[in-house]
Amino acid sequence: MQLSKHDVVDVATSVLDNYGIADLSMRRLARELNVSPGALYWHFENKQQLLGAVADRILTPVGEVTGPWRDRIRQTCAQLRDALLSHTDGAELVSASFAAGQSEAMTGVLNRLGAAAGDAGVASGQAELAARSVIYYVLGFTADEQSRLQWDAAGADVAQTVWAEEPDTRFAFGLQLLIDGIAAHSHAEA
Amino acid sequence: MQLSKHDVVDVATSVLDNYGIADLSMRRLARELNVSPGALYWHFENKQQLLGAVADRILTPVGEVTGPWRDRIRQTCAQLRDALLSHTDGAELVSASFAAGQSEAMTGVLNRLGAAAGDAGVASGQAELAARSVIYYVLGFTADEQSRLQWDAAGADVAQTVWAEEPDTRFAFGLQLLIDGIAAHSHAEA
DNA sequence: ACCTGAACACCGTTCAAGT
DNA sequence: ACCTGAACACCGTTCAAGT
Repeated sequence: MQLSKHDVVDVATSVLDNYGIADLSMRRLARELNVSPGALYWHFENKQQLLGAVADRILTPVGEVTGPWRDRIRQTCAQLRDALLSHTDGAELVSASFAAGQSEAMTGVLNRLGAAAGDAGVASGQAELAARSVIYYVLGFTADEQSRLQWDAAGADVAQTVWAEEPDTRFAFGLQLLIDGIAAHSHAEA
Repeated sequence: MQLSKHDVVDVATSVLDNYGIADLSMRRLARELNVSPGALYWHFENKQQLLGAVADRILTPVGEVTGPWRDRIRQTCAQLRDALLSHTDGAELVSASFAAGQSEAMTGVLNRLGAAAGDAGVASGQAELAARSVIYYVLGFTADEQSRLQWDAAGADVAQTVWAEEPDTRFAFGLQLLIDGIAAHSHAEA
């Protein structure tokens, strides 16, 4: 049967979930698909592009939201974090794809957060900056959280009660700093 | 002559500066040091640990600062960003080392930012969270900035006037969001 | 159009054996 | 104590040649 982009991303995602990003190699993926490594390069220009497609797959649950700007930021970020935590090394993979400019889905998130900042009253030239700041936070926090989670899950159940109490609350706290900062920079408060 | 940790980190830093993080391999480094790859494993447990030592080298210019908490945060972050921009792929390397918990210097930065947040009036349990948020921002922003800078420097001088106007101002804006957020969370304002 | 086979130029890490 | 040599088990990418 012929290889389709969709199949490749499917299998890549399952390799990611079962073995992690370190084992998501072009060769390993090709083996899993029963094709030669070169076959992948007919469908994708390079590994970065393929990982970008996996990132967009991971981010499909992140959708449009409505309501006051604060709620839109909070919901979008919560959806983003949930999506990342739903796949092994999800935060690391999406971070890398975002940095490489290979994720269309992240561009969508960026635009929606920028629109929310705009509605908050932030000048249009600075709204994208505010949106980027929020994304840096979500990616940084979640990558950190996920590496601890995965480390703990791997048998090392050391003193996690001290650190891991209420990650949702911790996440919300840092996000609130940015939301308050955005509110402070409004020209006109809603 | 015998290999010392110091020599290894020296040469590793120069490989980083001249060829970038992708070319900073254990084998390449060993070749540059006229030693066999295995020799490096006498001095460092693994590549992560060696990169952590390079990260700490990069961060030596980031020192203690004094003054009101807002200035301390601003100065620490400015020093951090400057240090990262002084080495090819500096932000990416330090980001990875911080995430892996391999940089003592970043732990120092974290503690100093946490102390500043504490002085701002943030509850002690949340001060470290605030400090982490600031670090996620600086690392995210600077990695982004540096990848654009390096891409532009590599001949592609496309429309950078649109995006690259005043990166210092852009950096300060995002940081100000967090500082304002921290101020909003103070129990007692100074 | 889509894929194979084989090659090119690499990796990180380990470890017996040498000095 | 410190390092070599050689091996193990891999990488991403290219490209002539096949169907």
